[in-house]
Amino acid sequence: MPTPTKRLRATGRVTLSDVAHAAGVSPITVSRALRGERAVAPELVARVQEASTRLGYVPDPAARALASQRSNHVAILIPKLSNTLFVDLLDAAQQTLRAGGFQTLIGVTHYDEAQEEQLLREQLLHRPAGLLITGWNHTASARTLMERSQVPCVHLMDLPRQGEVGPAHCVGFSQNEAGAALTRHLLERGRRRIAFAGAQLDPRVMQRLYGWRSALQEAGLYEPTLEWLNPASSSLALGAVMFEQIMGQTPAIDAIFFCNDDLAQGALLAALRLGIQVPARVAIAGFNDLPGSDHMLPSLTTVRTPRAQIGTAGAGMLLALMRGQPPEQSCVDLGFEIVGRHSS
Amino acid sequence: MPTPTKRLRATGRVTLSDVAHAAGVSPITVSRALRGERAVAPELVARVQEASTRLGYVPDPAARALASQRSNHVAILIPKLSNTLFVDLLDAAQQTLRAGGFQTLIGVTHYDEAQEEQLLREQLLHRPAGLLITGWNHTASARTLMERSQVPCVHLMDLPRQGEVGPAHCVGFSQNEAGAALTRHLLERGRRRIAFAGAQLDPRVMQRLYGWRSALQEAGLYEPTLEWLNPASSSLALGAVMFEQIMGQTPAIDAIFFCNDDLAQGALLAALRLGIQVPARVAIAGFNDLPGSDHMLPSLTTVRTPRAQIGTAGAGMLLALMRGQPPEQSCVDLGFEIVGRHSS
DNA sequence: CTGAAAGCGCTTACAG
DNA sequence: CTGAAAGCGCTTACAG
Repeated sequence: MPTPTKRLRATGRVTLSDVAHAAGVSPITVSRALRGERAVAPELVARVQEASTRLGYVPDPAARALASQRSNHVAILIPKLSNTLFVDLLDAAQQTLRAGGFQTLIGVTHYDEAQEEQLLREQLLHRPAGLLITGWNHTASARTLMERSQVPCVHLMDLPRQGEVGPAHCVGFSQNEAGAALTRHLLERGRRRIAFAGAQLDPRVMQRLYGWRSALQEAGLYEPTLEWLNPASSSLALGAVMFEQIMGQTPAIDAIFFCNDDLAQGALLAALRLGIQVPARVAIAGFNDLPGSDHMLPSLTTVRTPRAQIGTAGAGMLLALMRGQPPEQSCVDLGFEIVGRHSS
Repeated sequence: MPTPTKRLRATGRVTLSDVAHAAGVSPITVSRALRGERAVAPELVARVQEASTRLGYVPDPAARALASQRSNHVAILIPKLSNTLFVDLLDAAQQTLRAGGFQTLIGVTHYDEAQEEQLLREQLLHRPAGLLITGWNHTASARTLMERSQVPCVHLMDLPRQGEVGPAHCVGFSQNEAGAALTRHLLERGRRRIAFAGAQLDPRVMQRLYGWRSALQEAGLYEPTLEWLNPASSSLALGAVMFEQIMGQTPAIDAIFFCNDDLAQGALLAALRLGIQVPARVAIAGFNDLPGSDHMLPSLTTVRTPRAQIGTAGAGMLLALMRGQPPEQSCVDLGFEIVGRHSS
């Protein structure tokens, strides 16, 4: 009577050589057949696959990483999880990568370049197969780390400005143009004294600021006193505070462009509380079209940003790079959309 | 003249034996000294450490995982990233784990037990050192997988009810009691016809529902028609829709307990739009105290839930379990707080 | 197209 | 307290 096959392994794990035995081939052939490397006879591939599924074989990621010097991890560095924007980006990227057989390792930089560098250092130890990173303002050491590691990398969310030298691979939209476009939208609706209220002041917010500035300068309406910058984190609460400040100190203002929707939502609620008419007295606009903006009273004019698409396309580009296929375009512009609602 | 030491490794990586050479000991001694395993002479430890930092040695996680059958990854499974609640939980847990030297691998289940099982299967292949998981409603196979893997595991967010057999290790608060407590708060403020509006209908929402039910039953005010359950995802938009529905169909209602703050915020904005007075005509309460709830008009009465503390304490408990130290308490109750504001 | 050998960089028993 | 040997489970060249 045949007894069930004895496992000699201490770990009890089904290994490559177990499959090789069962299929009557060498381990290396199993390895090749399973990875879909060409140069294996179709008949053998079939036998290997049958044995593999029959035994319930699953490759060991650690062994694979050690032997190949490459893991199936992709590291993704984002500034903050509390901004819905990055959650959407992450969710989309993760889904695409997972479908491609990769695990995602998330690092949260808290908008701090030093922390980003530290995280990068840690992540790189795991020999990630690829890297997704927000923006391209990194410390010099971080840049060196990335280059030396040779790990394929895609930068997300912003694009190099005209003539600027950007990273090799990126997916995003022009934060600068989006800032300018929203400002022009307000100008077209007859606004003349348009303030810019920025928080966090990360590189992308600064690009929006520059866009706003150039649009106002073109119209001959720029004034430094229209700039309200606060390095604190963007939040509903801060938006309310900034709104009161701006309205209190510069009553002549007829529109405010908040660099993120949470600020604008806070401003809208503050206006409601203070009885300041929006848009009659002052127009309010935000950025990103976050959840809730369409339900505000009045509904918020904003810029819809394609963060989910950026996540998907960025991950897709990285997948190609990891396979050694250079993508068709090295930088992809996914654009943006002005969403005119009742607050302007 | 001494030439710089030649690296024989193809990979160019500084390895354990490089350090061993430099320190004049065997590789295994380096391994032991660096991991702080006792039974190494202090003098050797010092020499090893000096050589290690001088050469810039960093252990290879893949090799370590392969040899020890244990990685330095901790898997964390949460239902959804788009609910701020879980982002707070994750952020806190991640921070604690990182300080303990562990990388976090995130799995998003989308409130789907089958997806959870699939993720668990994938994660377990990486031999995580530990597991953090939301709730304890899992498929039978998922439970088996967890048990057989022997991976230390802490369940987050809910506690077993009185007399119920829960998981071995958990950190959370009683969703049931929180639901009952908020309902009693509304009763104390004189409300008699208190509806429950639930979305998503995950296990924790159901516990809140049961808590609401028992509080109303105690007061002799329970009626099945007060229950409004919708399996769709919780959102501001859904809250607005449910509010209109409830007010349209059951005008006698004088309070609504929404199972999550985003629903309640949507309801508040809908009330503003429709000109329905809150709390004069109807009181509104939410759950979780999410960002923005304190800025609503009127500000939202809700339950503040200690998700960040749950993340920290859960990760701390897991850290202890991974070190082989059984935690003092197997289940930790972190409580909750009723936040009475102007909407009730 | 297939395989035997060597190696990835560490740790786990097993000796002493 | 220290070390030589073996092994974790795969893949990378190198042959044929």
